[in-house]
Amino acid sequence: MSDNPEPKFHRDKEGKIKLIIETFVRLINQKGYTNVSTNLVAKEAGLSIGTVYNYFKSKEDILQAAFQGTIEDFIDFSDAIKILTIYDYDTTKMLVSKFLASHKEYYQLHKAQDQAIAINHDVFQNYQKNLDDYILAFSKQVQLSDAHLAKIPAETISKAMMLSFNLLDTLVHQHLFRTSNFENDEELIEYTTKLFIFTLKLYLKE
Amino acid sequence: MSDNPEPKFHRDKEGKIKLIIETFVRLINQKGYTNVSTNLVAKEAGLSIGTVYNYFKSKEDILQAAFQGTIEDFIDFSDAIKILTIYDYDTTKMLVSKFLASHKEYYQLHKAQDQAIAINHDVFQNYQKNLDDYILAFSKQVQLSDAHLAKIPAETISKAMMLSFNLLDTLVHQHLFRTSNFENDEELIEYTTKLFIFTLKLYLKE
Amino acid sequence: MSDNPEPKFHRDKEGKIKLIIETFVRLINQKGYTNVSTNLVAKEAGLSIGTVYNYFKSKEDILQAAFQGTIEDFIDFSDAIKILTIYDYDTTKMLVSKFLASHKEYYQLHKAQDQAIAINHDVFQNYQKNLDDYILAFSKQVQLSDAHLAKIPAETISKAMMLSFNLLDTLVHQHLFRTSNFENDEELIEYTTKLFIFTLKLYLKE
Amino acid sequence: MSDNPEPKFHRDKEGKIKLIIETFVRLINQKGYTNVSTNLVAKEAGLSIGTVYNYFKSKEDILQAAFQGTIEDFIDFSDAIKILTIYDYDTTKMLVSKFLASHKEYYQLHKAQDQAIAINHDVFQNYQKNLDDYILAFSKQVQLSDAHLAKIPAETISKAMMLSFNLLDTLVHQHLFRTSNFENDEELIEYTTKLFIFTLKLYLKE
DNA sequence: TATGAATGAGGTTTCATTCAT
DNA sequence: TATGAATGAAACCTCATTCAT
Repeated sequence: MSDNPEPKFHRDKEGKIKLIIETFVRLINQKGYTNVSTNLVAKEAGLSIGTVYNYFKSKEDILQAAFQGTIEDFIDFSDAIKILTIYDYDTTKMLVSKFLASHKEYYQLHKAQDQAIAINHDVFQNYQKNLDDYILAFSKQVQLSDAHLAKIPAETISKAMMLSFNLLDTLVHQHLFRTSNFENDEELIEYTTKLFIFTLKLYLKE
Repeated sequence: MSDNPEPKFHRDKEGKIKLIIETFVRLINQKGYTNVSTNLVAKEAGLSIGTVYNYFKSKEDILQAAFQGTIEDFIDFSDAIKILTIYDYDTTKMLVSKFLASHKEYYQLHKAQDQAIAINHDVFQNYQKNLDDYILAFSKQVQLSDAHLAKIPAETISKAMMLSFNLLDTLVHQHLFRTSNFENDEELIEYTTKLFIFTLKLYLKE
Repeated sequence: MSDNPEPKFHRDKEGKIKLIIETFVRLINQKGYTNVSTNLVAKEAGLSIGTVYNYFKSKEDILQAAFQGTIEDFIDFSDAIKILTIYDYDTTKMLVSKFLASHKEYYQLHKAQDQAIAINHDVFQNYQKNLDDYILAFSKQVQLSDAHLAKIPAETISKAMMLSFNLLDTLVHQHLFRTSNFENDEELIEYTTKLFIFTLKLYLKE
Repeated sequence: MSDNPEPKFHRDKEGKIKLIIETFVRLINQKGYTNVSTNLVAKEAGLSIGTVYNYFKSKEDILQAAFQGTIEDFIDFSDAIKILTIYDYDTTKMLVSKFLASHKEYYQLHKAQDQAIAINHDVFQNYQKNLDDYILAFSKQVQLSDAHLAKIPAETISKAMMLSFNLLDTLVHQHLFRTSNFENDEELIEYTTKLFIFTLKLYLKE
């Protein structure tokens, strides 16, 4: 712990903030949200509790901050278009696979998020708003790149994407954090892919 | 326990247990699980803290107890058969509607459950096991009543029911406790009904 | 526990008192004094807590009662005389052995006693007074039976007996309940026997 | 820890730890271990309960800490050698006197120790281990200083010292905390001195 | 800017005892 | 006499937050 070969951020504000958030998320994953105290975060991060409170004005603040980096690019345009126009099974499956893999890689963060939302729904508002904005912006971008999609009302595309994304999200959460009804990941992926496409068709084809 | 022939004197044991659970659930709904103390439960229920601990050996125990009443008969045989054999849309929709209505009526309990699972997954184990057992038993019963279903392997039916039920559950939870992407309940119900049937077909038709 | 083949005392006061004390002592041995509650005693004894408080007005009262039967005859006259007059090694050794064996057999009671004394010294007063009386009476009896001893002042004999008995008691307690410095019981017994005789000689021979 | 060159600001950490232990021991002496709450300790020490738990992670921890200061140098080499080689009565008596005096001076601590051992034997383990180590180390030192003793096996000396020390300890405890059979301290001291020497001879002379 | 000692309200739980039945 | 539901003070301990240094 003390011979951690990572004295990268010392004296720099950015690095400390990052360190606090990372430590916070890591500890939540290890011990559960309610068992992580700010004092512990400080200790594990090798900082004083005073320093933590210099950068974050409350525990909830750290939680909020921990959600910011969450929304990443998980799909590129060409894939999105293939999925939205021809409902390409393989591309969709790949998307679902990547999403699951990402959730597994950042298991801690997503689990912490799950807990945080249950405990403090307000914390979720920000995240959801960011997500809405992201998807709206993305769908607009997609429409600019494809003639067929351009004819569909923007809100329809946005709605379809939102629903299918939420479905994906909720099924993966269910699988990872609650109960899985599937034998293996492959089965989950296939099932989710089918429902994902089903959802898109439902909203885009009429 | 309820037909125990000894109402001799003591002031209504059953009623008190129920009162504690109800108070607990009500408060959780108002303030969130971690913000509800056992002392507050006692106070709000008009009981002493000692009495609460006479009936429940820990806070977690109250939570456990609150889950027991959760799994109720939400479907009858003839409906189940209609859904499983001819995938009847209206019957399924009615089922989904009833499920949503039930969740809204017992909004507090289900929200508490959502929170509790995120915080303490162990509490969930019991519930999930009960649910598994319930569905397995139900699927066996259904097979006894229908010649066509009798030919399908029991575990296939059970799996299909489990998946569709979990889908229903997860979509309703998402809608009520996280974010809704739907304009109104009707839209949610229709969407969920379609996915529900889609899931059943996926597993039963092959 | 319920099929205990011992419905001996039911309806009789004496039996219930005995049952309560025995249960109390047994539980103390199992869980330590501070971890035994009156409610638990009642439960384990198959009685209601109300009944326990009908017979004992407080927890301390039970403790007091538990000490009454403690002082037993652990030596007979002829042995005592052999020890007090010719300091017979083998007889003394036998006495020490018996004392140790008795402490091991009633380990629970003596351990409970040890704890009780540490926690509530008052409880000990009674016991010690009884012991003093017992030894005084015994030494008088002994003097009536032996011409040589009759010439020694009663209080000298009594003192010698008291000291050697306390030495025996304290060494056995040390061995059983604290730390033993001996390889085995035999070594303890021999050491104690020698000190016991040494003490007697010290006070009787001058 | 005490020569740590950082008296920069904070209000005397060392002093507070000492204060907590002293207060704890004083209160135990007045009211008995089980009747002393950590809150009371804090109040009486003029500290907040949080401060107490900053320095000790549990009530038992305070108890443990209170034992550390117990094993002190109660004998010097030249005295030890006089006692171990020529069984010098006066030197031994002085040792016993000093031991008794020390127990009387720190009456509270030793009484607390007595109680603590009876209630929680684990707490005692540490103390006993430290004592064993101390005596072993001491006996080795003694052998280095005396040609005669050097010829005796180290474990024989160690055993003899251990036994006689425990005898001393147990007799003084019996006298102070349980029942005294002695008219005055002088009588106890003489009796104990004789048994102490008797024990040493028993193990060293053969 | 960094520190970390100090705070104390509040959390969960226990248990000796009472008293209505 | 027997019951056992009810009591509630008090126990141990946590932790977000502050502020003097």
